[in-house]
Amino acid sequence: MAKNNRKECIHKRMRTLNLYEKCYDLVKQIPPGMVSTYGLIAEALGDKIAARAVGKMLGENQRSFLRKDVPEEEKVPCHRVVKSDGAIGGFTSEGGVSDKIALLCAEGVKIVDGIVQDFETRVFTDFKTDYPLARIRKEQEMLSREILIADDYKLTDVGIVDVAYYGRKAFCALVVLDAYGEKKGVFRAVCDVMFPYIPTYLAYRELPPIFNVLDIYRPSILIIDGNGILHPRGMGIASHVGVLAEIPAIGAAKSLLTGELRDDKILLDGKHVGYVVEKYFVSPGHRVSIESARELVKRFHTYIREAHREAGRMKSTSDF
DNA sequence: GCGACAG
DNA sequence: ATCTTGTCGC
Ligand SMILES: [Mg+2]
Repeated sequence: MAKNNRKECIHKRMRTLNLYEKCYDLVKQIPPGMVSTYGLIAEALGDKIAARAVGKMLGENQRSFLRKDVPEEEKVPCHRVVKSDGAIGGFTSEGGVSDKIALLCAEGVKIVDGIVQDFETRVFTDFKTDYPLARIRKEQEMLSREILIADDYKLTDVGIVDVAYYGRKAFCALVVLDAYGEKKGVFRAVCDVMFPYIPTYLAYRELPPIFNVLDIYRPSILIIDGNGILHPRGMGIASHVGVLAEIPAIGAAKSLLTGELRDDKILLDGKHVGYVVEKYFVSPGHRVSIESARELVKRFHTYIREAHREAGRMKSTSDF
C-alpha cells in the first residue's frame, strides 16, 4: 500500500470515524420532554442529506429505552426523534410506533393522530457538535485537487470490486482478470460498518473494506461500483480510492447521481466527465482518461456483475 | 401526491 | 444496498 504519510493519516482517520456513535451522541443530547428531527440531527452531523441515514442508524439502535439490560447513561433516546413536520416517524421494536408514542407520552409529549402536539415549542436544536460531514466535504474537495484525469496505467490485469452488507458487516469481493478478460481469481475481505450510506459520501462507507481487499491483492487498474469524478465535489468513490491508494481507478454506477446526458456523454456543469456504457454511468476516478475509462468498461463490464455476485454470496458463507 | 436519492 | 425511524421539490 502507499506509504505517503499524509494519505495514510487520512485513511486511518476514515477508518476510525464511527458515524453511528456520532449520531447516537447527538440523540442523547435531546432532553426528556423534548423532541428533535431526523433532519436536525443530520444538520448537526454536517449535512441534511443524511436525514434518511439518521433514520436508518436509529433503526439499528441497540440501546433504546425499551432495553432493560443497558445502563441508563448508555441508552440512546431515539424515540425523541420525529419527522420535520412533526409526524411521529418510524420505530423498530415489538410494538413498533405505538412503543414510541408510549415512551414519549411517559415523558409528557402528547401525540394526536400521529402528530407531536406543540411541536414547535418542543423541538430541541441546540446540539453540541463538530459537524463531521462538513469536515469530510472539505476533505473531499481537498483530495479532488490531486486527481489525474489522463492515462497513467499499465494493463497487466484488471480488478473489479464491490461490497455487500449484512447488518453491520461489510463483505468485499475483488475479481481479477488478465488483460484479455480471463478470470484469474477472487480476493475477499470483511470489515465492520462504521458509516451508513449517505448520498455523495459513499466512499466513507466502502473505502475500509475495499482497502482491506487491496491489502491482499493490488491490481494494475480498478473498476469500482460507483462514480469517479461524476460527483458534486468531483470526488466519487473511484477517485477517492484512486488518490488515497495511488491506484488507477474507474467508476461504473448503475444510476445517475448527478450530471446530465447528451447522447452517450455525461456532462457535469456543462463539462464532459464520462460516458454511458451499456447500463453503466462511467467516469474516470484517477490516472485514467475519460476515453480509456469508456473503452475499459466496454471490454470488462460483464464482470461487474460477477464482482457483485461474489460479494453477495460472501454473506451466506460462514467463513467470516 | 410522486419521484429523486452512487450504494 | 437492503428488509424500510426522511426530506424537499415539483
Ligand atoms: Mg455496490
